[in-house]
Amino acid sequence: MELKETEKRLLEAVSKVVEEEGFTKIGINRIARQAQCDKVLIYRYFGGLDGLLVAWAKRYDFYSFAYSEFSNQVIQAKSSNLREIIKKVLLKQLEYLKENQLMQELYIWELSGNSSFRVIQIEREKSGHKLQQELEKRLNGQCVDCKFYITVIIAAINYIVLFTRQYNMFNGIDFSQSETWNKLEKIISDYVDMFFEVKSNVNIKSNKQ
Amino acid sequence: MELKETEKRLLEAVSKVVEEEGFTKIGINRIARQAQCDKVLIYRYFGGLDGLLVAWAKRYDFYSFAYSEFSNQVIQAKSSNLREIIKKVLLKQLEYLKENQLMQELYIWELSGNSSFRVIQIEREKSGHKLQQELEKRLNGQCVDCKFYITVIIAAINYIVLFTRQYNMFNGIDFSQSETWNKLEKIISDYVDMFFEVKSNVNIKSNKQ
DNA sequence: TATATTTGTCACCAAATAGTGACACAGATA
DNA sequence: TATCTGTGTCACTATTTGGTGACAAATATA
Repeated sequence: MELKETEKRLLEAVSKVVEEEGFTKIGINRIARQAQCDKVLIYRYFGGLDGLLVAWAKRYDFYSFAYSEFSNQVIQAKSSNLREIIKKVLLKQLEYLKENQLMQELYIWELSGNSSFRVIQIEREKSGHKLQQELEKRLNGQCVDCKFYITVIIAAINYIVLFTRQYNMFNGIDFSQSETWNKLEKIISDYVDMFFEVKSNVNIKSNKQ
Repeated sequence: MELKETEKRLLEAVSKVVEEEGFTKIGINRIARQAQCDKVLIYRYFGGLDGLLVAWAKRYDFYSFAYSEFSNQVIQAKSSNLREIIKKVLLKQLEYLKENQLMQELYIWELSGNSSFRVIQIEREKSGHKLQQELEKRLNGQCVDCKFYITVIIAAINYIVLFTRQYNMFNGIDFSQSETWNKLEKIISDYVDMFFEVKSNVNIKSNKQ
């Protein structure tokens, strides 16, 4: 189904307001002003602010987009070197989030517990779960706790990006320097190597590689 | 200098509003209502909302409190088993943040980029840096990248706690179950073991232990 | 042609927001 | 006694917020 001109304008207005003022400032009036249309149309077309936000998140669909990109990498790649795939996926997540300001706002919004996003969260979780399952299939029980190890890294990536968006220093480290980010990538890569080696040594003695 | 009765009431009102409604709802009127005093007193005593918030954060001083507790553990402990100290510090951070709802709100507030908290952030960073330096002194160049490895774990802890405050599932893992948290503790502990072993093997061949 | 329905404009509401000026009353100081 | 200063109350502004009902024009349908 095609979107009306005004609906598109409203959805774009959401992006603009979020980009310019952050998610805290979001409101019916503010968005209507940005879209240069009457706020009553938000109620008519989307049933209110919550409906508009859900429609917005679904349309731009950051979550699925991000995860599907990762999934593709996982699925396409030959299962030969799973370790490298995981590294790629994690570093891609870092790069993607770091560059995508709108997605950062969305993540913080999500953390702040806005009720509108419960619905979105379920969708997001599905995408995430699909990726996890795909990974697990490949791992084939090799690395039982992989899921956890990876999740910890993803959480770290998210937090560091969100935090350093506002502040240069985190935990005594200066993230305003690009070398720090290179270092971080190396650390992530190292961590993957570590749990891969430790775990695979324990669980399957010797591997093909 | 002693605090006036009304000033105390105002500071406590901030805590209550944050606890009950989260940081997004904070405002002059809302706080004055909670403290049952006139909002004009906020302007008189603190120069406005920002001043009040800064005073609040300084008084309750979560950051320094948390970090000083950690520092004490690091300083008191004999340097014999540094690895265990780091584990303790990290697990303590997890436990502390998980239990302290007010601190969670503060962290999210911080992430959201409220301008009032730039000042606080500098104080916080000092405490964090002190701990890092203490650690580095003990490490004595043994583990060059320790700082980074630890920072990644801390970031992960923060994100997971903040996220699961709102949602049960993160990345396909169900954090509503207490076993999951036990597992997480184990994973963190494992990670510390990993980078300790890998790094110390590389950098100093054989260790006392 | 006549009748609905969609699409949008406008005026209004009650409530909440941040912020200010005036004033009343206390206790301390001259 | 008279004055000054800290403390608090009250009333008022202007703006913004979310939300609703009435109405005009355009479009589609009969």
